[in-house]
Amino acid sequence: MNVTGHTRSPASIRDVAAAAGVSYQTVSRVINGHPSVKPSTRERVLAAIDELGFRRSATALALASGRTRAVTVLTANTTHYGYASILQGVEEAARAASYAVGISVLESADEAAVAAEVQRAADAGGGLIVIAYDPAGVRALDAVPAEVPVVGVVETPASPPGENRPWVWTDDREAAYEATRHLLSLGHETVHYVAIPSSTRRTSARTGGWRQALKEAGAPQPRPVQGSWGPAGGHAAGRKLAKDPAVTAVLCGNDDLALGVLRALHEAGRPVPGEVSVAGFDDAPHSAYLTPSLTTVRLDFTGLGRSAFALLHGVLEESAQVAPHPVSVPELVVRESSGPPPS
Amino acid sequence: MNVTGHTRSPASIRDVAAAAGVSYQTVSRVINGHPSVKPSTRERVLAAIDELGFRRSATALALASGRTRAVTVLTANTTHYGYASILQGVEEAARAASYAVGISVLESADEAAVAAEVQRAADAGGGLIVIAYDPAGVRALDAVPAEVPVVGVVETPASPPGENRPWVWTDDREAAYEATRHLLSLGHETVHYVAIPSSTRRTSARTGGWRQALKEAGAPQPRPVQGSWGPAGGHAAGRKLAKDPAVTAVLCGNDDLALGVLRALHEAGRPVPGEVSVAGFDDAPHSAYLTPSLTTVRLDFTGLGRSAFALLHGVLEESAQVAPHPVSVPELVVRESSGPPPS
DNA sequence: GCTCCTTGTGTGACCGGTCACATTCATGCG
DNA sequence: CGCATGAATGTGACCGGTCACACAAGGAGC
Repeated sequence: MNVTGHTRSPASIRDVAAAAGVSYQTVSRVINGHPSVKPSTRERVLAAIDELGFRRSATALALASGRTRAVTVLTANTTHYGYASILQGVEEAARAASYAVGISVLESADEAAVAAEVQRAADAGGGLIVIAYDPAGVRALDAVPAEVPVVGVVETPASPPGENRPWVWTDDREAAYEATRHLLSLGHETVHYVAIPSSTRRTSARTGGWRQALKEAGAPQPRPVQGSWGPAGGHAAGRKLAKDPAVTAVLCGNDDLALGVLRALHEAGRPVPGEVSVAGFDDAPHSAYLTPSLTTVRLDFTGLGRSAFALLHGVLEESAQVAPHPVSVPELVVRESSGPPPS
Repeated sequence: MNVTGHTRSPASIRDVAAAAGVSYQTVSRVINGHPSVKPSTRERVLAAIDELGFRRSATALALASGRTRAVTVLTANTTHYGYASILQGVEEAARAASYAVGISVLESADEAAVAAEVQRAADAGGGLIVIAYDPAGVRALDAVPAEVPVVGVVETPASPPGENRPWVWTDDREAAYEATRHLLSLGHETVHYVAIPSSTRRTSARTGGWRQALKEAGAPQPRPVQGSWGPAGGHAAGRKLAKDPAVTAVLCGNDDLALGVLRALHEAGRPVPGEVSVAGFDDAPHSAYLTPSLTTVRLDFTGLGRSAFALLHGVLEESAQVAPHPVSVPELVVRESSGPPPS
């Protein structure tokens, strides 16, 4: 209750010890739930803790024991839906485990800048979660010193981080495959693809899944159109595609890109889905409310973030509740933007 | 270079001191740029630092000196555009100042839950930035203990936090006023309003600005429709408004809400802007690419985040670069979704 | 009765830095 | 020449916890 008033500098365990008439070590035992403390003593200590408003200093704990109970998320972006959702998932899980969450943004993909940022993040102590969906993130994952515990959120298990480190992923390849199959099954001769910037030199998982579906169907394989992350990139790509009357189906690397494509098609006077079908990726919250509403593939980013934390938590504490990977299955959501090709 | 190999536990200043043949205090002086160190000594120490790969422990620094060089952002949400952008601004500014950024989400607006979360955030040391645009945030701001440095990001300067604490804000009132005036100037008899959940018992700043514009114009003042934060809430509100043929102009508390309203109007067969004009709030990245593209008011959330950090930074270090409040002016962006009423 | 183990508690060192003060040596100046 | 002054460096305590170990009291086993 701290009726006594002025709590200048917050009480330390020695203050509590003095108030309870025990040694500081006994106080430490009480706050750590050590078994061999006489109940009456424990009671007294707890009373003192309550009265003095004692709160154990996270800093001192970290210094003395090495346990930091903190994770830092390294990411190139915090506003895009997928990234923000992963972050949210990490935060949820971390909060449940009483971990602090730090965030560190990779502003530039420049090698040196990334390395510096990784260093800063590592200095914060605790573990790292690196979102490696883009070049900056991939570089960051590579730059993490070997002794720092880290979990990567990667695009695909086919491109594992350099060393033997844990990572989580959504099955983007499968998701892209599904979406492409859907469009083909509607009768489209082929499906064009507007890509997000690739995280690797090689083709991305999404591109791979798309290509595989085309191949299996024996459909022509057009060159992917390079987009960016946002609607502006989609718009630019869409303008090119809109000019080609042969284009009847477009798969986009994410929903923002799809939005830009939708807009470009509208401006070009090509109705969706009457003339052209469009599908997105991620199922962002607004996609269901667009006109036409967007066919897309839903990915469980929040769950991905939770898994990433769980994994890291297991590495940091040997109380390794390494929950079996509940890799969620991507789910195709069919809406108005996809339909049969014009006859 | 650390050619010697195995850096087991990271080097401490005493290790560096031993390697350089000086005392640990001298090492401390070097890393802190203290003037009275002989250049030749400094040189030697720096060489040792480099060789051992020494990095000063943030934890030890925090414990010994009290300076934490960290801020924690308390927010009810991380995915909505406005919130995410504020966070991004904070992070940018913090990174530039070599501060670590923590994030802590208020999952529930429940009094006790909020208090617990605030405590956890305060324990992390450093300062707090509370985004108080919603009930949970407002409660959090109230719950911050007096001795903890905090800056609030509030809806309006007219409702200051309880005590005498610094805060930043966007001029939401002015922004809503502008947007409403715009719609009225097009010839609409009045403007309906779909509100975001209010942060206070009293009417929000946005609601206030809207109302004032109506009043000055002598227009009828319809009851605001209560929305939520996302498109789903806008959709529900839009369905009600669509039924009323008298409704020709709708202002929405944010762009997501506007998206839902747009969709509802479309479903009801009421063309925008032919029959109904719609305006949003925030200028989210996708708003420019909607069909019809959305008239909205752009607010500089990123700048707001930067200001919040700058202010907090000033409080934390007396090197108070309390940059003069560069409160950005909200900017009306007129696009396709607003036009004259049907004649 | 003595050792031995268990339970409950206290002591000192330590984590990796900072801070206040002491010390040494070379100067400047009366 | 003696002493105050300042530059350059070292020493010990401290921040608020934890850890390893010592120690006293009480009961079981011989």
